[in-house]
Amino acid sequence: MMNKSGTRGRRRGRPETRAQVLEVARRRFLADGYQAVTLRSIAAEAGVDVALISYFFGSKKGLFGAALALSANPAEIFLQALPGDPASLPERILRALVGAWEDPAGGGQLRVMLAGALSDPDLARLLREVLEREMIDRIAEYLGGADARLRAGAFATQLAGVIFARYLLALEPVATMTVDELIRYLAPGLRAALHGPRLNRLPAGEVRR
Amino acid sequence: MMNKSGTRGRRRGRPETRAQVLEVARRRFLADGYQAVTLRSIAAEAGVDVALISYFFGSKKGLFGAALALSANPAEIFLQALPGDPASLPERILRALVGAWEDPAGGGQLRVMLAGALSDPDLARLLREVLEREMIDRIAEYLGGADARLRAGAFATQLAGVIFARYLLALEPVATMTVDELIRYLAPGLRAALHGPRLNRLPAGEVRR
DNA sequence: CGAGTAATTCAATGTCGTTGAATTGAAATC
DNA sequence: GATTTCAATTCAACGACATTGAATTACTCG
Repeated sequence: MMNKSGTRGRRRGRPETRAQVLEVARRRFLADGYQAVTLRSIAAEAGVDVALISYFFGSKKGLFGAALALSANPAEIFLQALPGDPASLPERILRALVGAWEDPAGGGQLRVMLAGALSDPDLARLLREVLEREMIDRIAEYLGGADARLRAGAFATQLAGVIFARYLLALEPVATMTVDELIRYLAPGLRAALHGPRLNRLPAGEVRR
Repeated sequence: MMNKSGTRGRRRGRPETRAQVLEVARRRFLADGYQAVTLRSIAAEAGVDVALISYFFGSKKGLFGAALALSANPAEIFLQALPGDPASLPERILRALVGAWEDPAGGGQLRVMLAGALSDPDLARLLREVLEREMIDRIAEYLGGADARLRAGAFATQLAGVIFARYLLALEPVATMTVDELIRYLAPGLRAALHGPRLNRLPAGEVRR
């Protein structure tokens, strides 16, 4: 980096500029989010003209996609928390979830990925497919039984609620609860989802499928 | 509207321009989302100069907040479902939630509003404050008791999960479940949140505060 | 009537992402 | 080895954006 000496044209040797831009972009996007980061600031930090980024990646969205494609580590966390006693699965998963999101190293990745995915339909579809395949299906497989997928869905819905309320929205009091408080107040609901609805609680006219 | 005749200065009569701008802004924001809508387009549609909007509302965020304040308040839906038998509160609230989001008239509006709010930190803060004040505090007040706010938080978290999984992400199987299925599989967890953790379920080393 | 204030437009500013042209180096072709 | 071709790079400009300051007109209160 630190070229930008005003000299036009191609640089000497084989250029690694593209990779440098990508690395700067990835760090900045994960640190400050998509909107807040400007192409010009990335270009300046990478010692490069702004136009070069458009030349390489076509657009700001293209750069964002390329930067995220580098290290996309989706919900692998859940798989590691899955094996073990089903009774303590809510606690294990909640701890894994909080640990992943509050890890200083990779925590911001998830937030930025989600925020970006919600604004772009294509990214949203991609994320949805990953979550269904890697999370819901695995949980359903772990649970077993007739309505395993529905129970897994209810389970995942509550986890999504934690992510949404605590990390995306920072809603109080969820945002500042300790992990133990989270477990104490949310684990019962998660357990209820795992067990599924009781048969004698069916609403009138409903048939168990 | 339809002034913009080039004549400077105040208009004749008592001006209702502010309300018109607000109405246009609300419709456009709900239709296309925060990012996509430009102040200039709102100004043009309202027959007004762009600068007038900044004069009235300070900034684009201010306009969004003002438009949001008079829009169909999502928290108001919960308030209407709140009074009644506590045992059936989860069912009432789930029906109200689904009804509000799947109402053809105002259905996608809430979604766009949320997506817009999540992309900008200031807008997210605005939404957060509304939800805390209008939703969590009301539920806590309804519940009563020592840890009412924590239980309300757990309750709201699960509702946030429904919104996130079913409407924002369209995650299967939650997205295509019927209302009755949603109730059957999620109401137990919501009831558990309302009741709070059982005392004999405290993790080792934990003390009830 | 006169002073103050509210509403309104105009013009300017600075930032943003993107585009086209010019320049330079490297690789391919003859 | 010279020439053509292509990739990388900067520069300059464009149009759109939100915001701000100044000018202009109308209303309100004494």
